[in-house]
Amino acid sequence: MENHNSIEDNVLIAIRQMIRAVDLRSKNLVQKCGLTGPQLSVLKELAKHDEILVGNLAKILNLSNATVTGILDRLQHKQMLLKERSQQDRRKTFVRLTDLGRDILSGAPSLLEEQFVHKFRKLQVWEQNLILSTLQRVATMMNVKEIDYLAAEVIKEF
Amino acid sequence: MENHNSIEDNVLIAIRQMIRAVDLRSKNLVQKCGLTGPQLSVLKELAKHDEILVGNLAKILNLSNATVTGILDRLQHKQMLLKERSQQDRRKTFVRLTDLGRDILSGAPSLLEEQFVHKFRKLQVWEQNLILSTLQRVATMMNVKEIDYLAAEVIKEF
DNA sequence: AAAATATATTTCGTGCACAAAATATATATA
DNA sequence: TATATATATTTTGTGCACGAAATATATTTT
Repeated sequence: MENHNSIEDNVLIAIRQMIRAVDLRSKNLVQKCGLTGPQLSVLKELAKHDEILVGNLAKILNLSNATVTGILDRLQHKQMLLKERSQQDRRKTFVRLTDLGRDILSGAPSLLEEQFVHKFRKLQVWEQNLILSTLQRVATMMNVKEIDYLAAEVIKEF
Repeated sequence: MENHNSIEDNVLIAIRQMIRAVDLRSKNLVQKCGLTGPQLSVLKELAKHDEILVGNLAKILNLSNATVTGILDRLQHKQMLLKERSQQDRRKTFVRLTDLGRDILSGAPSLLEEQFVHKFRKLQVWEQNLILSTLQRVATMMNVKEIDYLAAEVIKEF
């Protein structure tokens, strides 16, 4: 009946709290702009490219193709993007933002809670960097393959 | 077309990597012991109590009642727990582990990757604590309500 | 006692997230 | 040319995760 949490248990608890915060933010975004967190991430990435392949998008965002396909379907349904089969290689599908997508994106709030961003920006730069490097270190220790992504790899697909 | 990520963007990327690692671990656990991460968390918590209310379980695990109900359904289907309506107050439902549930739990692997645990344990204690406190700090900054849970609150329900 | 309010849980609907299988196409090999 | 292999995407099936609504019960107020 004792509640003896090891330090690793507490690490996991803290990570779970972050996961929950990201999820709650995503649900909150739906109220604010009609887009979920993952949808907003996809739009943001699309805005960086004139057009991009589904698979490259998945690599950049560190998500499976299946997941990205689902998100793209919902965004396409909302008229925020277009999909177009490549003429050269009909296995490939290019995705591009519509003007509507670009408009909505420009008015959309930040993926992180404003409150977090505000608190974070008040920290000293060295402290911000210490936090970032600790998070990156933990992520790496958790055996997450680095986002094995180079701009060159994507660009050569065009 | 530039790839200018702010430090906050990178914070979010690191958090996403952790989220993904936790999810992949969960899927890996299914192969190893037939239980997902959330299911294992629930079993672990159940093992700490003779019996516990659904709602208290949700509070401790920082999940919604709806989510916990789903997990409990799947575990009950696997014969790992029992649910019983309280006689005093028939709105309340007590949950308790079966012997099977306790057995499976005792043979189950850690929620965190063995590799992570191994690397983490090799660190100096002060370093472990620094990592933990940074994670907790970020979680707090992300406006996650602390697990507003006191043992007394649960015990008084009995 | 009846109505209003509060509490506990479940159901419903939506959206990720994945692996594995299916589909479609392209390229290399026989 | 036919067959095998590789590549790109979508479909299918499972399991979280949530809020809102529904259900059931208990308690308080009128």
